[in-house]
Amino acid sequence: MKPVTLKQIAEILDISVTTVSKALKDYPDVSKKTKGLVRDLAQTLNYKPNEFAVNLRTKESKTIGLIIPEIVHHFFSSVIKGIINQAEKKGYLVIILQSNESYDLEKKQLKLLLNKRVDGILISIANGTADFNHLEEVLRDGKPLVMFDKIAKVVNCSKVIIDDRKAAYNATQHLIDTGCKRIAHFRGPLLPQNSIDRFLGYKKALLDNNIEYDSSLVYICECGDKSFEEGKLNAKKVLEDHSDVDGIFINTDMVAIGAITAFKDLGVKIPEDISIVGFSNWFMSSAITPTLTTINQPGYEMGKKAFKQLYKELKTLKKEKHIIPKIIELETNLVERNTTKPILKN
Amino acid sequence: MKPVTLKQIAEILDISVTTVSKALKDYPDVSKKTKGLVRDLAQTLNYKPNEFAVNLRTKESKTIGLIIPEIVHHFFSSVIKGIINQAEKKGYLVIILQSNESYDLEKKQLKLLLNKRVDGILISIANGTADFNHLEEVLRDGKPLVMFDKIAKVVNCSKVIIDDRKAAYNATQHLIDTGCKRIAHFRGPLLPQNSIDRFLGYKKALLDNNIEYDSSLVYICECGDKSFEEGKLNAKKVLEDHSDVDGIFINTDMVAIGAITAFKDLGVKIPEDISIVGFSNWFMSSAITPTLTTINQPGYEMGKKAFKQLYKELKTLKKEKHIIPKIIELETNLVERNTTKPILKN
DNA sequence: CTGAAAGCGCTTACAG
DNA sequence: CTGAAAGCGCTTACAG
Repeated sequence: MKPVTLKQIAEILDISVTTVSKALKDYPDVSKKTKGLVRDLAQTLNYKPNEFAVNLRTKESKTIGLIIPEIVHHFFSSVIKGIINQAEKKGYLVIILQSNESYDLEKKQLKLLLNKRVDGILISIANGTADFNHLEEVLRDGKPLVMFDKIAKVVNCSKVIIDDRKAAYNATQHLIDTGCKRIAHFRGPLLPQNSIDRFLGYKKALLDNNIEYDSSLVYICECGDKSFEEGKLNAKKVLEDHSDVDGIFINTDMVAIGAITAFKDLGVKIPEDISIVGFSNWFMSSAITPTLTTINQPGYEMGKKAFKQLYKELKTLKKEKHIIPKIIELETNLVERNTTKPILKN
Repeated sequence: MKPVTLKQIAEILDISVTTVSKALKDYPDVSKKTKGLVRDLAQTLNYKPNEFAVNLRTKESKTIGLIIPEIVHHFFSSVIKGIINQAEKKGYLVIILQSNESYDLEKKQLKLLLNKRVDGILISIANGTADFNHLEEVLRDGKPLVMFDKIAKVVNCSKVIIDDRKAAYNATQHLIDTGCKRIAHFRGPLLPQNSIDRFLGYKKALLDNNIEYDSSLVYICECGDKSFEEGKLNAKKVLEDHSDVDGIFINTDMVAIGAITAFKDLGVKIPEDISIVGFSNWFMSSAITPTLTTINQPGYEMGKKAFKQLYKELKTLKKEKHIIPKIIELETNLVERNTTKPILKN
């Protein structure tokens, strides 16, 4: 019941703890015979090195921390999967915390992880986060920090992102190319960089096509638990406010699916009356009727890349070298489905 | 850059390490003055106790391990959320691993966690797991183990479950009560206990209502990434094989939604031609048209209860008392929506 | 109220 | 090829 220690093995074999330790780690300066003896006994006794002692000596825990705004979310859970799969391959374990989009919680959790002495931190910041001192703190602690998806531009660490502005531009351009003239936008909250960038991409596409930007066509969604309901609600509002709208670029697929549901109930034909482009390529977007045209956002890939970058920095740090922050941008692409019309020939 | 230690604080204040340690932990036998001095300095130096050393002394890591078959899954991600929220409240951190429904991976990961010396383990076992020695090993190690949702009956540990058989019975009974006479079942894989239990509940409901059980009406789904597609496929098969089927009880909502999609494409009217009851009450089931009648399976609650039980056992163990395994059964309920007809009056 | 000392279980530089 | 010793940074029983 009580765990076996090196000392016990040493006593049984009547050799030193040093030799046992070396034998188990296959040091070249231990005889084959001794190694065999030690290994066999370790096996029979089911010896497991005490990680706490190892950590204390080596000053690393082979554990990283991950803070994410919301776990029950298809995009984020894909990212998590990418991270832990990759981490496991490299011998790292991942502690996961959920900030619930709250700045206070995020701050507290970051402290928790730092106290726990994880080797590095992966984070996607909360919508509520506008002050970044807690993130700088990680860097001051000398720990690698990699942000992904929801990042803070001003923090000088590595980041794995997509070009939200470009993706949104393409989404909007697609609506224009398929004949839409009066295009609304359901955007995300005001603070997070990606909902700002998606909004700016939308706006730029309009301007580049000589379509006047009308702020009354922009609707805000919190994009929390209620995304689906918000989509329904905003869909109804658009119809009331602007009977001439013929296309909508929507911040996330979940909201888009809410909107589609409402439009179907109200007898609005998609894409004939109103075309819709979503964002994220959640698998339900190919399941709903009509299937949703959307921007494919590679979650699993993003998680994988984020861990890989953190791992690189972990190794750089071990060599006592300086970390040079890197911005990694993943490609997105438009997936054409049935909520938009075919592209007009000209 | 290098972390501050108790020793450094002691040297600066010219007192002993012992006193510093005690002052920080608010021992009653340290003078107020000393306490103040120590705390202030600790604060300015941004002292953080070295958890590795603390772990080594206290023999606990305040960390638990969680193994789950699949993270990108609404039910499981809800469970995770319940677990980590509850754990955080009690000062525990959670390391999450994904078994990918593979026995080999699950076994390897369990070993990993045991080596890491987590204080306890929470697990939902893989579909591929038929041998339970790796689970017994946890118990032999003297570590608390709590299983949830997908459990192994023979392992003598605490379990948090729902009564799958009863829930499936109720689902099937509802189909019968709403007038269905020829009821098919899309079941899960052969091995896991819950898909067996759901099947048995289905069968029993038929028998209790004097409806003959016909094995050709039972279709198997892997219920992995392809659930949605499997639902579509099986829906088509049912129509080909049995034109007289008027109701289907389906193992999971995702598969059910696939089936609904296929039926709509094929012009089958739901619930007029075929009624459907799903399982899990995934939020999409209230978003799809028609909204899906289903069994509500409380994921978040299950996670919360599972951690609470583990926490209790952790405390029991600290008191050197023996753990008495407990089976905790959560209530499920049928959520009536539009894929079933109103209940017949008689 | 304060502190010297032992010890948690390992690793590794050093001596022989 | 083997081992004594120091040390990682803390906690706690014990002495004064």
